[in-house]
Amino acid sequence: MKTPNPTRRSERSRQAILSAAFDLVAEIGYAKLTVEAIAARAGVGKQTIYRWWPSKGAVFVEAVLDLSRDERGELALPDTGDLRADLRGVLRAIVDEYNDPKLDAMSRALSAEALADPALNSEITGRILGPILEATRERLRSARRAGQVAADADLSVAVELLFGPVYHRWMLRTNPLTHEYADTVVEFALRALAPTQGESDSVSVKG
Amino acid sequence: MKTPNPTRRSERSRQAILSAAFDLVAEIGYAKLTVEAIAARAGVGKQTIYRWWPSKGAVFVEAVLDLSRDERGELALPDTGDLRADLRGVLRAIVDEYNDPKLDAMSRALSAEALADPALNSEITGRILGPILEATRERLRSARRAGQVAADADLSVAVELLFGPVYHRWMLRTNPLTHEYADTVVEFALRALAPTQGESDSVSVKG
Amino acid sequence: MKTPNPTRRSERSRQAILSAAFDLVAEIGYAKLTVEAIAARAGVGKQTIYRWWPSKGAVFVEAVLDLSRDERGELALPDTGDLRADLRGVLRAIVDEYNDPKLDAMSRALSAEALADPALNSEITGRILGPILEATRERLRSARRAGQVAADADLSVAVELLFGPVYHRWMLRTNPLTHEYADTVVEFALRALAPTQGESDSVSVKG
Amino acid sequence: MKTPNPTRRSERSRQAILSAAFDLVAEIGYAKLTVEAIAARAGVGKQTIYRWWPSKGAVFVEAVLDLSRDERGELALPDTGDLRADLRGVLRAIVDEYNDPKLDAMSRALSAEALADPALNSEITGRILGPILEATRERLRSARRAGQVAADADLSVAVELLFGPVYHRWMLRTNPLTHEYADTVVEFALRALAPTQGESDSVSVKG
DNA sequence: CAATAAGCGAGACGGTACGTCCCGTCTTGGG
DNA sequence: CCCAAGACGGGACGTACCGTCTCGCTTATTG
Repeated sequence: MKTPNPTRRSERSRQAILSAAFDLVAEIGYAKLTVEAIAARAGVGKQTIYRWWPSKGAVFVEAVLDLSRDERGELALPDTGDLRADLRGVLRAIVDEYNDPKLDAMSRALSAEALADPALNSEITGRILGPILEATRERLRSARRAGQVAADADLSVAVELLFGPVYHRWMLRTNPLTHEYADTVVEFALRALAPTQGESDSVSVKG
Repeated sequence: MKTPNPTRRSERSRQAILSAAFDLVAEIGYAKLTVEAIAARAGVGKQTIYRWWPSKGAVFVEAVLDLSRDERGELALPDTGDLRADLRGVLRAIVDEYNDPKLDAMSRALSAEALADPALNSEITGRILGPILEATRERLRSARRAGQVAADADLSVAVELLFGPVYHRWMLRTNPLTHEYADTVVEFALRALAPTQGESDSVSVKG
Repeated sequence: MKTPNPTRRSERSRQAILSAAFDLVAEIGYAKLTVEAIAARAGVGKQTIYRWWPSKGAVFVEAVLDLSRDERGELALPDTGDLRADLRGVLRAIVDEYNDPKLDAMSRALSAEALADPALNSEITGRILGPILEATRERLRSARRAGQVAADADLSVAVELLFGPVYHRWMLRTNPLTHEYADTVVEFALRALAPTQGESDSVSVKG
Repeated sequence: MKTPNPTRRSERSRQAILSAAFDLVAEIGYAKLTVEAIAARAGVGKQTIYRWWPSKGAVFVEAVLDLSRDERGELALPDTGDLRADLRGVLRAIVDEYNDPKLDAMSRALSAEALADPALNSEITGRILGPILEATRERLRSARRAGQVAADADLSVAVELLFGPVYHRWMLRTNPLTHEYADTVVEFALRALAPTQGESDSVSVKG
């Protein structure tokens, strides 16, 4: 196992490889993506790919991460004080992403890759999903401080209560993903997370 | 494209292929499964596989469906009258399945296949997941009649409120799947689905 | 080994198979001829072919024989008394056949088949070439009686002296096959076969 | 159609492929030779064969050519002055080769290949047969200068007069190929080629 | 400031599996 | 019992990619 020296690495090649991979997935789909095609498209030797990435999946994940780096930077949910509205905003945004054919296809490709390769899975969930989940958790924490959420609520589960249903419906295509659906999920979640009677009778959810 | 005549089909070969595929996935994993290996193991020509299935994924899905045909027959959740207990039973059972390495691997393989091929997806969800979801929906319907669930609750969403979080956590490996977790999800769901104050004051959830 | 009963044989199928084979060779060439294609073209089950012929080569040979049956019937060289003219006639006719692209291709196919399969070889040489060689030998025998050919000449070799050069040139494509060439070969052969001085001084070849 | 770069070609693989092909033909016969078997025997990927040769026939022909490269180098018939003896030597040698089962099989394989593929045909005749024919023609030219052969004899035809009959008999297996037969053919040829009466009365064929 | 060592493009290599074609056998149903 | 139809186990085809391995060719320190 030789560990190449990263200081010598060609940034030009790295960029060419990542965008070649990204474009090819858009054109032919992730399933038909090959390392040889990436190399050819990028004008790069295959060895240069194998030197820096362990698999085509890793290249693709990095491509996605790289191209969405800026957006996700310091992701934070807006905190308008209106928890219901803020959560609706997140879920509706996610529903919108899943309804974009390009993003849908890419997300499914990433998910399939994550299913097969645990290492890629943690990469993906850690760097793409992670920040969103964390930001939502943070928003719920703030709401809990404001007494809008039960004091003993497990926020990790709370987050899954919001994203789980949407993810489930998207993955299994059981029913259409609409804004109305997103709102319904938020409504259920708010009820589930609401402080118990008497815990805080002076503060309403809408507060 | 010539469509072969199914009346002449060899049932013996079909069975051999399906169980070869199933066994091979158990032994070497879905990712390393090949059509050639299935054919060799089944003592069958490759053409016989390609004649009846479009891909190795389709073979595997049919293998799973075929071998689980009897079990899922007329699936119905127990209805003890105790909704909390009944739902805990379902979610804990699912958590147990996902914690079995064999079943876990197989489920991930099926999910990956479903992601890549919408046709297989509906086959899978329709014949494996569908019955479970429907049975749970039926149990909730019964609970709604008993006044334990809000009269206006959308049961399709309710089901996703239960399964979504578990599925999310399993797929993304964000946290361990435990019975305790299952119970927490049930608790949240029951609160979310609970009849609104005054809707029915003579009936408690615990019934 | 089952020996089918020839009395039950379908003459209609036999004819269909032979002409399908013949036509297919004309269309796609002998090398690409397949039993399945013959069966499909003839509207016949593959088994019907395998029941009556041992190989596709055998079918083709029989096809050629069958379609040229009449011509070769009781083949005999003309005996005008002019040996030179008669032999030129045969060789020129052969040269003409080899110069016909259709017949050329077919002859090469037959030769290739004969090279690979001794059984077909004797079939071919016995039933196609044989009669021609025998007729020529007969003509030479007549000439020998007339004193135009040396009394001790081995006529089997004599025949090869005539056909060998033409065959050699055709097979190896070393030089073009022309009537002039045929005549030259005849000339050489006549000299080679001429009676030795004094053996018969009153009879000339041209006689 | 990408044409590979010959400078990067592996000579080791080339040699392994050629001798594997040669050995396999000797062991199982040309008809049963497969590209896969050659690759396996040579310890080579199939693609390496397809990269450099268009067909198994081409591999075999090159194998034969390569292994007989040295022998045929500057082929020249012995010129003892005794034309009859020299020609008998050539034809007897050829008869011997055809009577060696190994060489017989190989020659038939080459002939079949040459029949099906004109490109290979010229390769074969040009590099294997060509030199022999040319050497014989040269010997006859020398004999013509010595007055043992008619001045106006077409030596290309003369050569075919010698080899044609032998080739004919070998290809068609009409009669056994013996030294006696070779001698007979030489005898006929010498008579055919002999100078006409009076053309040169001071020189006999026997020299 | 040469020497030298790394990354690089290119692409040949040994391999594995693909999906197709055809082989020769076997089975079914019809005449 | 022959026939048409065609499914079957099997073997080879020629192709696509895999991941590894040289090749020369830049390029960027470093003795």
